[in-house]
Amino acid sequence: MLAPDPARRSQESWRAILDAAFAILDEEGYQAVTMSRIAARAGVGRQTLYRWWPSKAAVVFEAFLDKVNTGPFPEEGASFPERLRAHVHGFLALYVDGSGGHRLRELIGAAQTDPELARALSEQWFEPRRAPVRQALLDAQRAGDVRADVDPDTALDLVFAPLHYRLLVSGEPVDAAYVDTVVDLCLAALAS
Amino acid sequence: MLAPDPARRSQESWRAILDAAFAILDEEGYQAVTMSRIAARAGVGRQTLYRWWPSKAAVVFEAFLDKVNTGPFPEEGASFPERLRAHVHGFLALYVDGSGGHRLRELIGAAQTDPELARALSEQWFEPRRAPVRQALLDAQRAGDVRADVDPDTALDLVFAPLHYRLLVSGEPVDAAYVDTVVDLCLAALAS
DNA sequence: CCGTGACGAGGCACCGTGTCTCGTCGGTAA
DNA sequence: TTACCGACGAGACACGGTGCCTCGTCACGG
Repeated sequence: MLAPDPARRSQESWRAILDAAFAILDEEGYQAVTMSRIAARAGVGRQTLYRWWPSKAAVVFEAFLDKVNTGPFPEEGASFPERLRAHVHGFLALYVDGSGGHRLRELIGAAQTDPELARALSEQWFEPRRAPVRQALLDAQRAGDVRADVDPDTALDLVFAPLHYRLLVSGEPVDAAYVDTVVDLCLAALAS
Repeated sequence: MLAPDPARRSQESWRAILDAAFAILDEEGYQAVTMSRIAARAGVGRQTLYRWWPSKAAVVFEAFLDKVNTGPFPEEGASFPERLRAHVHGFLALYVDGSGGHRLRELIGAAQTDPELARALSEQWFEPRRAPVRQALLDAQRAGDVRADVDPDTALDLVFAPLHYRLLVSGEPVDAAYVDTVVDLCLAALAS
């Protein structure tokens, strides 16, 4: 997401910019974030932002990752239903309760007209979260605990999609009861 | 989505504005649409747009509905699996093959920072499409064809969400094979 | 026949973007 | 120590989109 040599960047300015960008995002939303406001709040020249990031979306996404991209990811060893449920509840905590996590919705919205941001979101946010669940599913398929005649990524969609659908499309609340029901239904669909 | 008396509107200007807005949307995407360009292409004063619509999003959405909101909706009488599959394939045809339907993705994106647009989308686009499927599901639950211990709207999400997830989030292709698999999995999850 | 109100057209202030130019300052090499 | 180099903060600038306002025109209805 950045072209020149990052080693040349002033660490103080870099820190101040990410903090300022995330603060404005968290307090007032994605629309309220502008390059000028980030620079002013960070006590930084605007040219510094344009030097290291190609767009507002790039700055905000890096700030978002810097603050929200937290673990811990659920541990190994448990059964597939337990691992699946733990991961989904981790998602829920991040999106609904987590500081700033609810702003992901606006970032996904911006990505609909920004292919670069869409790619960054896919690679640096979604895929790292799908990967461990995919691994758990493949383990369960090999062990015969779930049916093996379904494409793993389609099965993953079945679990991940409803959360994001409510988040982005229907606006209905996403809570523990909802995701538990979704997990139950998915497990029923995948029963061998 | 409009405040003054629509009867006073010039029908010619109204038609020209919707045509121009949809043409720009279809040809160049949501970002390329501006109030100035709509007015210029429609041969209309910009004040006319601001008189009848509160924002660019409102004009574009009305133009989108005007062009894309087509039937026919699948007929009654068939079995629940058949009705479900028909509706989902209708969605697919509208989103992927339909003229301009793929621009819905950008409208949903804009709705993430535009509560008014989000409400309009929910009421005038999504709910009219969920309603017949909900009815089919309720019929099937009453007839004992699918389990009745699941909230209908949660069950609906299970079918609708994966399409929109791929459209908005993962970017993976949505085709007939995918939606057929999703329908199969949902039917398995809901089997009584 | 005259008033009302929407119309097309154009002007205006405001804001955000992205580029450019200053003068300054710290780190590096001669 | 001194001279250089490049990033830095700050500000000016052109450009484009928004939303409001004001013209003069024109069709409709009382």
